[in-house]
Amino acid sequence: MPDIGDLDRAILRAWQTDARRSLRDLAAEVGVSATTVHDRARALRRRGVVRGTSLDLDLAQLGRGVQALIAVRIRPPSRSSIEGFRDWVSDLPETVGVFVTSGRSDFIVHVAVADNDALYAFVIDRLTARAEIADVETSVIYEHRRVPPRLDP
Amino acid sequence: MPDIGDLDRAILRAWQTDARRSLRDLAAEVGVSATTVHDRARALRRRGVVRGTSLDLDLAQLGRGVQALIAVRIRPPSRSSIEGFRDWVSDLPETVGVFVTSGRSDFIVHVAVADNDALYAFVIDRLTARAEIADVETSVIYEHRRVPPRLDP
DNA sequence: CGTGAAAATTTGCGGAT
DNA sequence: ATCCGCAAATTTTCACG
Repeated sequence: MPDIGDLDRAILRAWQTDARRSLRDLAAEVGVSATTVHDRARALRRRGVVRGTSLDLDLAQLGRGVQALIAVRIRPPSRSSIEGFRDWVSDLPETVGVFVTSGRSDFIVHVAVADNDALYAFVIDRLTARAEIADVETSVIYEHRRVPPRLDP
Repeated sequence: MPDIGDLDRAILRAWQTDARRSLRDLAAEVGVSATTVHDRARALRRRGVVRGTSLDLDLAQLGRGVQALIAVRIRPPSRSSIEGFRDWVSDLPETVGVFVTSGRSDFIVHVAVADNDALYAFVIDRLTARAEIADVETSVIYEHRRVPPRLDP
C-alpha cells in the first residue's frame, strides 16, 4: 500500500474541479508537461484510483424534483439477503445511490422521483413488495451538496 | 418549465457513461453530427442541466478507507442554525457530502476518513464542538454505489 | 519526465431545411 | 429553430531520448 505520489495528488486536485479540463491546462497548473499528465492520468485510471468521470446533473430540470434518503432494515441481515436487496434496489429507475451501512438500518437508499406522490408510491408499492424488508424510514432531502474530496499534499 | 428534448436526453444518456467521451463519439451513438452535440452540450451547461463534470475517485486508495454517514440533529432547527452548520460542515476536510433532510435528523453528513480512530475523533472532537448539535448518530458505510440516473426517452 | 510531430478533437461560422 | 459541413485552432497521443 504505497502512498500515492505528490504529483498524482496535484493532478487529481486540479482535475477534480472539472473532469473535462484539458491535459495541457492541468499540466500548466501543476507545472509539468502535458505528456506527463497524460501518462499519470492513464496510470491513475488503470490502477483504479480514478474509477471514471461523471456528469453532475440537475435532476429537478430532468423531471425529478424530489429526492429522499430511505433507511431500510432487512431481515434476516444475512449475506444473501443483503446482496440480493442491494442488487435489486440498485437497478430501480428511481435509485441514484445505495449505501450499505452499520447501525440502525442496513441500507440507505438515495432516490430521485418526480414528486411526493411518486415518492410515496415508491415506498409503499415497490419497496414493500420485497418480503425481506423489516422496516423503512423516509427522509425527504431539502438540499444535497456533493463536496469534492480534499486531497492534501 | 418546458420538458427537456429527446435529443438532449439521448446525449445526456450517452455522455453520462463517461464525462470525457468525445463529442464525435457521442454524436455517432445518438445519430447526429458532432457539431450538433457540441451545441446541445453547451446549451445544457448554460442552462444548468449539466452543472459540471466530476472524477469518481477510489478514496480508499487515497488514504481514506473508512466512510460513514452521520445523522445530526440541530437545536434550534432555525434557518440560521441550519445554514450555519451546513456551511461549516461542508468545508471540513473529512466531508464528501451533505444532505439537509426532513425526519429524525436535520442533516446526514457523508464523511471519508483514514480509519476508525479518525472517524471517532471526528465525531467526538470536531462535530460536538458545535454548540447547536443536539444529537449525533454514526453509521459506518460498508459499501457505496453511485447509480447513474436513468434518463428515459 | 520532456520534446516533437502526427492523429484526433473541439470550436466558430455560414448555410440548409 | 435545429441541425450540419467545413476548416482553423487546440488537444491528445505516441515514438524516442
